[in-house]
Amino acid sequence: MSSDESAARPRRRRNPRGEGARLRDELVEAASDLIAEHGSAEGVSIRAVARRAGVSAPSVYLHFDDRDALISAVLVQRFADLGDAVVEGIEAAGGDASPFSRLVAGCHAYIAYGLGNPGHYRVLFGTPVGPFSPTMSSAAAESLNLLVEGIARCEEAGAAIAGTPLDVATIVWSSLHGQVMLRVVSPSFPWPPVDAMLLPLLRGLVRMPDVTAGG
Amino acid sequence: MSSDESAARPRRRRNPRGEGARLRDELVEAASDLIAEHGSAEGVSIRAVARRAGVSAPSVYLHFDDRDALISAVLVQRFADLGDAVVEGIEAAGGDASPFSRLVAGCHAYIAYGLGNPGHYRVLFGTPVGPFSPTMSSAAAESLNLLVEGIARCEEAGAAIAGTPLDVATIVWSSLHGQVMLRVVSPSFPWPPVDAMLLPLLRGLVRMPDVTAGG
DNA sequence: GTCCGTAACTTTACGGTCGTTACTTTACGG
DNA sequence: CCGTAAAGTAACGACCGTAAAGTTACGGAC
Repeated sequence: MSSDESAARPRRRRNPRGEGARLRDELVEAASDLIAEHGSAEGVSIRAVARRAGVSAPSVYLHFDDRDALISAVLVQRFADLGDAVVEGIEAAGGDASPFSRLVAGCHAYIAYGLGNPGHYRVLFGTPVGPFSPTMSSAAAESLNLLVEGIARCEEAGAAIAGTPLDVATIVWSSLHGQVMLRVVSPSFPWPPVDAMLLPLLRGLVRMPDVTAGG
Repeated sequence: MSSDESAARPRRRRNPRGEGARLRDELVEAASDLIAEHGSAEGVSIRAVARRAGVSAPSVYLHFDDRDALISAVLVQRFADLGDAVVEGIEAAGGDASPFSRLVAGCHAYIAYGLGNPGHYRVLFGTPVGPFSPTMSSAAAESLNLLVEGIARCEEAGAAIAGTPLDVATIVWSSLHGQVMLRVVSPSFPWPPVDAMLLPLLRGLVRMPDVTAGG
């Protein structure tokens, strides 16, 4: 009753020949779901993933060398998701929006991803096997570059920033991260609306020229 | 050889009568060390704590109801440490320092605690059993209040802030937290010095009147 | 000094989970 | 009909939390 690996799911159908690799995707999805539910990679066991996928535990080894390889495969996907979400958020602001508006939109999308996928977000940036391990660095660096570019555009448009665009982007990124993590971990805190925190932050760090007064 | 709980330590001396509660402190210290080394509360087992303390695993139950009670006891202590560190940082700035300088000093001390005790810091604010659980809320709220007061003092001294002191304190706290967590998790990132991130942040959010020009 | 109650621990054990390896079975497709 | 891809079964050693019962030795009473 308890150590029976086939207890949880209806015992999935075997893949046709040549399609065996489909199990790989199903395992990644199952692992991803478990990480999201658990909010952490520790405690997401190979056996639990296999149960979720309706498969025996050793079958995981047909597609992944070990547990770490499975977890890493999930993180690579979710990192790409985060990058895509930020890009979509910026594009949704419209190409004719001001650089500052596009910056706000990108930051907003970042926070929204984190709050909408708290379990994944925590694992993405909360473990030492994090974004700047060799396997993850490209996706993370890409997201940060979006931020650097967004700030540089504001500077080109006349904004005063305190440091290089990379320095300011690092400050902003840290702040976004802190806000997401704390909101996720401590939802009972009386948080102000996201905008009430995001706009003062960005206005303080990226000071656009005031168009309503001569400057 | 493997399931022998007494392998790791020299088998501590029994406490004298009436001093049995001393084991409690030793267990908390051992658990605290393990959490710091592991950087997480999961994976810090009762058995490992008992080994570290030179004691059998069931002895833990003489002083703690279960594993959670032991972990909580550690977190309560470390939360108090963090609060003390911030207070000391502020006081070290001197009573005649400007409100802004004292604010900077407090934030600096907060970051320094996190960077100096990465394993503990991650557990303090990185788990859902976090600062705003009933047992922890007082210590965490106290630290946040220090920040609110520091910002209010700056406002009284003429600073312009974007929102209520509590709102701004929440922004600052989130940013400090994000910076600590990211620095701890991704030490290989080319981080600017702490001051290069902290000062632009605080100057952007708490705009002191410029004493070098007429206002 | 010796005795003994009891505080301070230990030993043992149960039932469970885990990662992983070695080997075996099933069933698709040529 | 049979080779082989796609799985499954069984098992190893390790670790876990915790309950139950046993043991050791301190310190006060006589």
